Formats: sequence, C-alpha cells, structure tokens
Amino acid sequence: MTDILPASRADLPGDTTALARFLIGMTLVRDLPEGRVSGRIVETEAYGVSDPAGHAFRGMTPRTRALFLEPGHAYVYLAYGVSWMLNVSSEAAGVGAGVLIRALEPLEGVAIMRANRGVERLTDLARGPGRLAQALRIDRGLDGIDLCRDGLLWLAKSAGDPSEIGQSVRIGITKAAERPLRFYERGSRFVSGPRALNT
DNA sequence: AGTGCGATTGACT
DNA sequence: GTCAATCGCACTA
Repeated sequence: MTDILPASRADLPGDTTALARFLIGMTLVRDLPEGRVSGRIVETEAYGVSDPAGHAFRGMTPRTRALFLEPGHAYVYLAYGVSWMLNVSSEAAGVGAGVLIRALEPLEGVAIMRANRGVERLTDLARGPGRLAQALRIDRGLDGIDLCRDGLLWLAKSAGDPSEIGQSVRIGITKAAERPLRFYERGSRFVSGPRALNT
C-alpha cells in the first residue's frame, strides 16, 4: 500500500554532481516488517569519475561492484568497521561513481527509527551517514538493489518544494578534500557536519 | 599471509 | 575539543 511512487530512472541525472544536487529534497523509503520508515534527503556528497576519494577510483572490486551499475542502485559498505554507508550509483552502466546519502529529515516511522537507533532526539535519528543507515536498518543485504523500484529500499519524488541548496567541501575525507562536492538543504536542523558547513 | 587505513560515531576531558 | 573502537578490504610480498 503506497501513496507515493518510486522515482523513474530516466529522471535521474547521469552526472554524479548533478545527481547529488537532484537528490536533495527527495524521499528515501525503507519498508520493514514493522512498517514504513521514510525521510527527506537533506545532505549528499558526490564521488564522481576520476575522483581520488571515490571507492571506484582504482577500478571495480568485489566491494564496489554496485557503483558500476546504471544510475539509481544502492552501493552499501561498512565504514570503520562500525557504520554502514548508503550510496546511490550514478553515471552510465560500467562507469564507477556514486552519491553518498549523509542525512535525512525523518518523515514516516519515527517510532521505528527510534527503536533502531536507541535514541530519542529527532535530530539524532538520521543526521550522519552511519546514523541514517542504522535508523533505516540498512546493511550489506541491500547492496546492489534497484532504488527505482518499490521494494525494500527505494527513492520517491520530492517531499516538498525544493528549498535553497548549499554547497561545501566533503566531510571526513583526506583525498581531494578541497573539492566542493557536498550538497545540503540550507539551514536544516537535520544536516550533519560543523555549523560552518550549514550556512 | 601480513598490514595499514578509512566517505564515523559516541564517550570522555 | 580529543580519541579509541572495530573490521573488511585493497595493497604489498
């Protein structure tokens, strides 16, 4: 039973940076046995072609296979042995690139998110890539799935008017750290990172 | 087969 | 503000 529909792949920009910007304001939906969890995407980072910070920079490996799928597939990996990260594949099939989803504004299923996270504060549920994955119970099992189909995890069209989008350097990387490839909903309380990067 | 290192988070001074 | 946890992976040999 859905009152919202999956995004169509044809609508997704193929260009990684354009996709990172495009995803701001879209809805990410996770259907769990207990019910639906969803959130508005408020922060992304682009990891495009020829980007030394990108996991596909040195070619395809077993882990990064999903980055080479056509746009709109999930690339999920474990960071620091602790936190799961969700990316949306970008660029044409065979080209390795993607967009990291860094933060959500909770919409549906807040009680489920609280249970998954073990915290109460609304702004702590999905602010940060590892936290949002925990809130939505995202792990390796979702690696490679098509986010443009109504399934376990999928993308839906914009959840509200596009607001002003800010741009900054990416968070937590050392390679190519100067590139301004992070996008966020300006002023949102649900965006991660230092205050200086949310202006 | 061994090793160094993160696209982070939460606890702590 | 600082810092350790934790482990899969990519790289070297």
